[in-house]
Amino acid sequence: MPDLDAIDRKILALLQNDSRLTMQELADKVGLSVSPCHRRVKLLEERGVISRYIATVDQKALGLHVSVFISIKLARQKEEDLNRFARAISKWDEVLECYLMTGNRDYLLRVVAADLASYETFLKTKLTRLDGIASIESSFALSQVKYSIALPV
Amino acid sequence: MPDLDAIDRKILALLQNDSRLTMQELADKVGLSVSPCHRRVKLLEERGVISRYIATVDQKALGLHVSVFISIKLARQKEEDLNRFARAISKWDEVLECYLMTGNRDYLLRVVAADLASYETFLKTKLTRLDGIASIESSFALSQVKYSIALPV
DNA sequence: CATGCTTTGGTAAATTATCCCAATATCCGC
DNA sequence: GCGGATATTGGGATAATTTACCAAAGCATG
Repeated sequence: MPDLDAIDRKILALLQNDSRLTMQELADKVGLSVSPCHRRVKLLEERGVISRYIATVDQKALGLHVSVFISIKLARQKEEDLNRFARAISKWDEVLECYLMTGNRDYLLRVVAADLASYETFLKTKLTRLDGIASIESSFALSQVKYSIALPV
Repeated sequence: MPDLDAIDRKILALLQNDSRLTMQELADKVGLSVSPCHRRVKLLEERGVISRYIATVDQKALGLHVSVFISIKLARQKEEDLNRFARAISKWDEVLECYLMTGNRDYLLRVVAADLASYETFLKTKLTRLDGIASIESSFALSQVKYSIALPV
């Protein structure tokens, strides 16, 4: 995979913040004309550097006032157990992020819910019904100080 | 603010996954013609329900192989201390997420870096130089099991 | 200095977004 | 149920944007 030059990185930085820039605007900002700029963007898409284009939705506008981080310890950590857990997690829309962590081999989940009641429903009807979970610990976010999808380029 | 009906929610669900759908495609999927579909999208934008359109970039393609969760405890938790911390955090591109947490009033940060060396540089030249930090605890992510920006609608 | 390869820039065609207006549907009081 | 007011829809015309093509310019290599 060929490396990203300075212009590619500038394109990525700009599109990570606003993918609705027209090719003309983007080209102006990176100092190219439309044609080569367009070709670079297409190439970044084909190479998978740009993976998708999405709209971001305001969490409060949807009434999702609760953000929770959940630490989970499994009873066993065989590959099969990990895979089974990952498959279950992936199906649930409330779970926005899930990471396999170092240390005591826990998972860390970020979950959103409308309120504490619906979070409780999530716990009771989904998470705690999974087999093989040794412990669950919830930490609630009081506020989102920073949230960005833009990776440093 | 008027409520979101079923079609609005369908629009949001679709655009959260792919904002490059044409109005024609989007209209077909939600069962409207182009005009009212377009008007609904514009309204969702104006009301701030749709906040932005962005491109997502592949973390590995950028060589960012390290994801770290950092728990931070401040020496004092007066509003001024919290604000000062928030301002500093917000400037750093390595910090993708930062939450003020309940409990012992800690912050939880998600930070990305190219490797352990550059993570160490981030710690030494930025985070640990902040005043008023009582303790820092890093937990490393072995793998990203799930990562989504799409809120449940 | 010439050759081959890569990247660029401009133009034209195709696609898509956007706006306007008439028609339809929905809601409310009676 | 009925009539009127309001909100929503659908189609078509126009403007904006994307996309493909080709010639020209830059760049490294021998």
